[in-house]
Amino acid sequence: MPKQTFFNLEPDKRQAVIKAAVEEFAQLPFEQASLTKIVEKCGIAKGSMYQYFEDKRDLYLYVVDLAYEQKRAYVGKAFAKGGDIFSVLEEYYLESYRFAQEHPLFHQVANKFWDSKTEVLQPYLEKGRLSRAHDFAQFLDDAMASGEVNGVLDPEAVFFVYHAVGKDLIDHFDQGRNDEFLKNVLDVLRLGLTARREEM
Amino acid sequence: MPKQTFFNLEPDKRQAVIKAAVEEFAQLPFEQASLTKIVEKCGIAKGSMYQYFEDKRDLYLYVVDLAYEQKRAYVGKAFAKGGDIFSVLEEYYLESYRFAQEHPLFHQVANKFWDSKTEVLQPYLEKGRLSRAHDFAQFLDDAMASGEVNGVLDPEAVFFVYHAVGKDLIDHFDQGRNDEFLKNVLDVLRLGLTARREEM
DNA sequence: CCCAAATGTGACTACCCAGTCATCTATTTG
DNA sequence: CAAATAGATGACTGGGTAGTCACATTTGGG
Repeated sequence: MPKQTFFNLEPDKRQAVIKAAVEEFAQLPFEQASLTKIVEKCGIAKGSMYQYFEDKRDLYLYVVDLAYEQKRAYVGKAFAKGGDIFSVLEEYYLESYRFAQEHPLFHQVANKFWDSKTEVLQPYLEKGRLSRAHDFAQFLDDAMASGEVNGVLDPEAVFFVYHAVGKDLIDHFDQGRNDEFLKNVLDVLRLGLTARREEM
Repeated sequence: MPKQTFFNLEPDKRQAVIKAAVEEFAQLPFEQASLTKIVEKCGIAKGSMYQYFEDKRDLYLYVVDLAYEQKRAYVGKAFAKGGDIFSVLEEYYLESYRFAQEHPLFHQVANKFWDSKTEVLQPYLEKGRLSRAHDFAQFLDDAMASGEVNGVLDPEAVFFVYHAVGKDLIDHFDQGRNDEFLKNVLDVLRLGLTARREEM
């Protein structure tokens, strides 16, 4: 958490710090991002940064939080709409895709977070993973109970597959995948590879 | 490519260099791995390393190649056995899993390679990705032509899903996922989420 | 045995980094 | 107005890195 001093700053200055930090952390993962470059970019002294934040990690987690706040505000609608599990998931990934296009920097910050390899960030990664797994498990249980989802599948394996594909999809949003491709990927997950003899 | 000098080395010394490099690159991604630590670990002078290799990247790519050579030798059997696409894939991931357990260092080196973010490695990553995509495409085309795989699916999307899940599976081999879980994940991909009304 | 070529060496360069702290400046308060 | 508090500063510390190079040592051929 930033120190009070940071919130006492004139908004312009505060925004300049945030902007520089977001740009740096969008470009490089935590380990390679440079605090020195951030302070140079926003024109404050190195020491000042330590009046505002405890350390590099503190600044980083604040910026990641900001990025996720933006994303939640954007993507939350998908779950609100309701419908069957497949339309909710499709809506969710479509919203994520649009978010990545409209707010590429926040998207990159949020997404790079999950690639962090540093020891100091592992507890935060673990916390995030667990909370997501929990949300999805709830969602999936309901869909299995209602017969929407094939009951012979292992819920943990389903989560694993969705997590892996979702992460990779979102990773590649930068590189011009379009809505059509997204739908095709979701079709693969929905239908499975085995040819179906039944009507659809 | 290593310089000739490297191959002129007494095998013991050469192996010591390889061992130290494999250990370092198994632990840390290219960007964070330290050449200095490698030379300290194997007890040669910093300058000697530059008699053997062009630079850090040269050493790294050599080690990654070694790791993949080991893996190919281990996993190649899966494709040789033949059978339908699902049994080949299952065999492939089972072999990968066993490889990860028996040769954890090589496994980690090979796998971390795909996380590399540095500019200097991008061409090599791209080359690797394309060659894998090509192999899989061939394989998938055949399975679609023969009706094994649902023909309504987009082959590119199928590759995308398998690539994402395969990468994540292999990532988590370290953390005690067992054969049973692997089969459950492959079931999700094979059957899809939608409940099936047909006989199986 | 000698000399030239090949190989080994580690101190050194030039760079990067996060974080500190004594000192300066501005603002607030009594 | 003065004292006290809060904020700003950037040179500095101590650490890390990849890569270099003048010199030392080993080796093999004549």
